[in-house]
Amino acid sequence: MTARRDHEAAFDRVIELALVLNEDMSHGLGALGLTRSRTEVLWVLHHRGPSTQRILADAMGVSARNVTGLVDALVATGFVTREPHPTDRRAALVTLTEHGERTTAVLARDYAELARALFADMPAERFECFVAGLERVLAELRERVAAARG
Amino acid sequence: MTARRDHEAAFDRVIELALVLNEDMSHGLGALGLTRSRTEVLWVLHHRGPSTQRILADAMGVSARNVTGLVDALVATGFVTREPHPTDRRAALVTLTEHGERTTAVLARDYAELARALFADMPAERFECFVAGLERVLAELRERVAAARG
DNA sequence: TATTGTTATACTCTATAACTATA
DNA sequence: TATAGTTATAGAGTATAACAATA
Repeated sequence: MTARRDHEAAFDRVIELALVLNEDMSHGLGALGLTRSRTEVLWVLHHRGPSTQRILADAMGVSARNVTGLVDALVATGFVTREPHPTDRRAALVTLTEHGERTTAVLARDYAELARALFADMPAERFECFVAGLERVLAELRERVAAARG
Repeated sequence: MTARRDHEAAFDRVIELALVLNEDMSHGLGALGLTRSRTEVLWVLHHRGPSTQRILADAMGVSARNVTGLVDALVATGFVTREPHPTDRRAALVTLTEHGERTTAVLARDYAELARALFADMPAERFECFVAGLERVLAELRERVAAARG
């Protein structure tokens, strides 16, 4: 059955896509003095503004302890500040520094640029078809993950 | 410009695909008593047969020290054996145990089954178009990674 | 001399559990 | 009583450097 082999070959490509994408992104981060996890913290702050560590932990799906360590590292390297929360004295408020803001701006710009590089030259018809297939595959995978968790 | 926003939205999906795929695969591995890195070792052995640690390190793009630790763990959990190399007394030969063979067989089957689940219901036309788009995106990303390394 | 793999050391990400301070 | 965050402890992956045994 050729279809079966085609399906596996296509899946190989999907896996490779995930790997290559990961490698490409990690590369740029190293140059900025960041790791993937620390960047995720910055990304949440970029989108949601100053946040408590609890919010960061929930947004990232990670333990509170883990966030403590990530924020420690980001404070030490000047990307964020950790300050007392103005109204809840148990909580800390994590805020991007100016350096952090500049960095997330660069990340956002690079992200948009990569999206453009990947798709700008693609004929509209193929682009739409690709996105449709992507949605389909994503939906299937999301369902599997949800089932595994539920 | 709507195209620009569409490109970013599509790229968002690609990123999500990588994340969800990662999560789905990691889930099953935990149940088998494996991690991603250890599974990668098994996968190389499955495809290339008994191998020295040097070969494993090169195939995985990882340090020799790292492979020592991964193989230690896989030996301790009964997936592989580490034996003296028959002709080169410096080297160790890593081989799948019967348990390791059964495990890689299961992984291969699950892999094929997931590929089927993702694509079997997709109309041939859309499938082809999706694969074409995928190849395009992959080619672009491979080039970027190669450029970053070179 | 070059290569294989190990020991030594260190950093990052991650988790759970116990604890403090506050709500 | 419940929540926010830290300290304590542990395990996994990763790297470089120094070293042993062998090629």
